[in-house]
Amino acid sequence: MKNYVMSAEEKKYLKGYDITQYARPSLTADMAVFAVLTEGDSKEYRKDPKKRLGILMIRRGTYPYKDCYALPGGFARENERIEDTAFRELKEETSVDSAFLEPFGMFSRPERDPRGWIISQGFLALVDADKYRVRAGTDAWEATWFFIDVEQEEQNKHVHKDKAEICTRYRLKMERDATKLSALVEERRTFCSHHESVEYEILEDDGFAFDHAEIILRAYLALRERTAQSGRIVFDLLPERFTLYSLQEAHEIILGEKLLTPNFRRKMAPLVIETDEMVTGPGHRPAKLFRRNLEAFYNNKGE
Amino acid sequence: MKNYVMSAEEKKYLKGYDITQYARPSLTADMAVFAVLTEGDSKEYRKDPKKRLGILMIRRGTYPYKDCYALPGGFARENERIEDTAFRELKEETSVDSAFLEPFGMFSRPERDPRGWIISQGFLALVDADKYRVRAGTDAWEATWFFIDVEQEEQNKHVHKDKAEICTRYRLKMERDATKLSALVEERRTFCSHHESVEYEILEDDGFAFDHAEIILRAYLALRERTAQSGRIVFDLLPERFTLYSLQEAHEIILGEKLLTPNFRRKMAPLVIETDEMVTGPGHRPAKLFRRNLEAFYNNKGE
DNA sequence: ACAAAAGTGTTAAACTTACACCCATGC
DNA sequence: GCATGGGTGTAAGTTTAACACTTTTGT
Repeated sequence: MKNYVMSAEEKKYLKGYDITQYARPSLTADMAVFAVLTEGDSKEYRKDPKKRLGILMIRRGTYPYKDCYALPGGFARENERIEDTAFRELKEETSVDSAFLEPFGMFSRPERDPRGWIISQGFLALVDADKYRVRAGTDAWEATWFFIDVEQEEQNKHVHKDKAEICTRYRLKMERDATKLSALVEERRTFCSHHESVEYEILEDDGFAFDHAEIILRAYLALRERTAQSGRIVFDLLPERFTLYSLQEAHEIILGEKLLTPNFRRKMAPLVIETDEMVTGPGHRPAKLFRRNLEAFYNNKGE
Repeated sequence: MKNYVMSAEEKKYLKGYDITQYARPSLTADMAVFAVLTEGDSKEYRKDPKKRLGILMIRRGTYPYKDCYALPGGFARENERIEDTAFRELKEETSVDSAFLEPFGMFSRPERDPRGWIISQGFLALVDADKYRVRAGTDAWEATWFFIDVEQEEQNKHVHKDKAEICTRYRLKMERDATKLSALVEERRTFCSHHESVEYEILEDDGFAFDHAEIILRAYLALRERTAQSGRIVFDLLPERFTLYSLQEAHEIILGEKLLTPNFRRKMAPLVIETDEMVTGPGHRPAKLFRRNLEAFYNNKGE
């Protein structure tokens, strides 16, 4: 209920207002949908199958960037918010109707789309891979999981008196069966007269559509940062009931480092509730299943 | 240097591509420019003048929302990124050419602008108030500082079995001389089958244009959160040389609570370098001036 | 003298880190 | 038996929070 009441004069003004007087961009939402995937079956009888981080990609059936791989996404409609666009597209493409979905960046470089001025809001989405069903690939639609790996290749620091520039190069590698995609993206962090700014540039690109190599990298970095900060978003990659080890595995995959189990469990303790269900693994002791402690979440416990 | 090479067929396709086939929104950048302002002069001979958080507003000279107050901002141009739009507008309106500037949210609610489909990228900007010069107010332009206060009015928790909703109402009060603006904004945090989502709704609005009451509130909350997390952005509100007390004051103003000086100093110690300059205040011991330790910033010390 | 702000030291509590150790299972 | 993951305890180190206290200045 807003107190503002429109005058007759204002209504008249609005009627005469021509919105096309300014150039307008097309608006899209692109989603980086992450999941924890199982890589093949465990050959060794005792070992659990290896898990890796996966991201959902679509093979483009039309120009531009025909046969390249792009993030799932689509154009915004006039009567929805951009969040609704993302949610609608996610549902259409993954049949998942409940997922973590959060904007992480706006991409508006003039040259990013050869069709013209098209800007994109990037969304970070996390789903439980088991819950997700792949939509059968039609012509234009072939949504598939890729394994994703990001490595920091090198870092250069140029420091002057009142200015510093930190350049970091990230190698982005993705694969699915025999299909391999690769890109090299440079992050430039500039500290000039004590203000920080960040820019990204795609240096090499093999197989990605548009500027999606950059979007994917930034989505990955956002995921990693959010995980390092609070770890609460990692739950969205798991089913409702999970073992503490699978939670730890997810953390390790995202952070790219091994964690110490006892410490990890202490940290997670306030965020989970023990259930009386158990799950058995091959060749080792059965594990308790846990579920989230919703209360801790909304009370911001264990930040 | 991208490896992708365009085929003749693709070029042909692009020539025939009609970008107007999808409805397009207009795109604007709106900036919440914050600064620490001095409220009047200190009457009491010993006391330093009181400082408050200020935000830059523009009085609208044209419809819609004529005579209401809006955030500075403007339409994006076709050959710039949205960050460039923000920077250009900030420069035009404040003459500041170096400032902290960071996107914090996209606003795309269908009804947000009576002129039609106009979406806005919100930017958080921090400037040193002393460096800033107010542009003389022309007809359409009257940029002025408002004091801003945000209070949490009430909080309701509705908890069901697998769903929780936390509603928080924020009272936004702004003032400049005799002009007072006020709004009540509700934040609804929903935890549904363990996914979190946030929505905002303007419940009362007195004097703000468009949905700017919501944008301002969210900018303020973003500023507060960033400050609580790392405190590094607060430096952008200060001149290059500053006293530790003024830094603490800025923190206190943003966080809305008193901090303990010894602890605060220990925390800031790695981020600052002592200079040999001093500054004298009325009726108390002179203070050392400090400057930032750039190195600590880009090495991510003292997170 | 004295109030205001500048600045230092000291302690207990809380959290993090690293490591050592035992348990249960299927082959 | 034994490798693998499940699970607990404990001690050292670091960080945070709270408080007490001294210094310097202009009126």
